[in-house]
Amino acid sequence: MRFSVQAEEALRRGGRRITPMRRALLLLLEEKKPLGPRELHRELRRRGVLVDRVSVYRNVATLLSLGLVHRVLGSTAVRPCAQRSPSCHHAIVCTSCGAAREFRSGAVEKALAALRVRAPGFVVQGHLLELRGLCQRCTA
Amino acid sequence: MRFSVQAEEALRRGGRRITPMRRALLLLLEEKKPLGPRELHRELRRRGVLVDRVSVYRNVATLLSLGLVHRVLGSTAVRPCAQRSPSCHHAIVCTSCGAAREFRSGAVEKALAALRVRAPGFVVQGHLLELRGLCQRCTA
DNA sequence: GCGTAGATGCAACAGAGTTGCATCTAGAAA
DNA sequence: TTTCTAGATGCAACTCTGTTGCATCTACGC
Ligand SMILES: [Mn+2]
Ligand SMILES: [Mn+2]
Ligand SMILES: [Zn+2]
Ligand SMILES: [Zn+2]
Repeated sequence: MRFSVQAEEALRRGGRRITPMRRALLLLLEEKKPLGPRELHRELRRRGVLVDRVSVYRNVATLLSLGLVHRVLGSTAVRPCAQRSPSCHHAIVCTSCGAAREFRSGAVEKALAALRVRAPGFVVQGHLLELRGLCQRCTA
Repeated sequence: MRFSVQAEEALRRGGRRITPMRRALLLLLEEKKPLGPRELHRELRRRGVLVDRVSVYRNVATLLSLGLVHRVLGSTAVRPCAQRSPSCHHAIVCTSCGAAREFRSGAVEKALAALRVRAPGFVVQGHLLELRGLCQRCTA
């Protein structure tokens, strides 16, 4: 199902409202490239949605708190969460154009689960993992 | 070998100088807890090293560019690089006290290498991986 | 249509990091 | 030891990002 539709449902379920700005924001996020609050703000204005910076920040925070988007590691950009299931999933981000894509890998999950057991003096709770690479467009 | 000694050698090799502030900075970094530029600045001042914020920023940048420290994911804090070899190594960070430790895992390296092959439309170049957990002190 | 919880706009603020430039000094060479 | 200079530091001003408080507005359930 389309991200923006799912997201609107989740917002409703969470007692939040569907406003024109939120609709526009969700559509923007649906595109392949993760954007940070400032970029989202600029893009929205460019598209005629004359919204305040502060509101963009607040809406990004809302989407993050509902788990509808994830932050790209090492930046403030956010990307839609594709896998609605609560299971483990990771992303690969294009180092050239910034495009991101979520994926799952049993092998990686297994390796990380194994680490969880024989950790070097630590009790493992979780992890951050993100791949870097070149998307199809940027490879060609 | 001690981190600060290795680091001084690397600085010399890179044509950089060993200043009182750099010595103090390297000693600070040697402690288990990663700190960001502002925290490093505060700590240095507390210890009587009356240095300017800007210089701390510049020195952190220098150490990063020489690969002597790594940033903790999702923060500006840096931690010493323990494995001087160019091989793959990762860190685990205590969610309670912030202590960090580098480690290696053949299993994880293998799983990531495998991913590299059958990536979903991407040409994989690298990855970011960091574990989160509780260190020995914080577990007890 | 109402009423209200939730959303937005506006203005002021806070914090992190950067830049330019003058001055200083670590370390090498004489 | 003295001299020289590339590299390091201090200082001040600035930019950029994100936050807070409060008044106003509106989505949406009734
Ligand atoms: Mn996800
Ligand atoms: Mn390292
Ligand atoms: Zn790309
Ligand atoms: Zn700890």
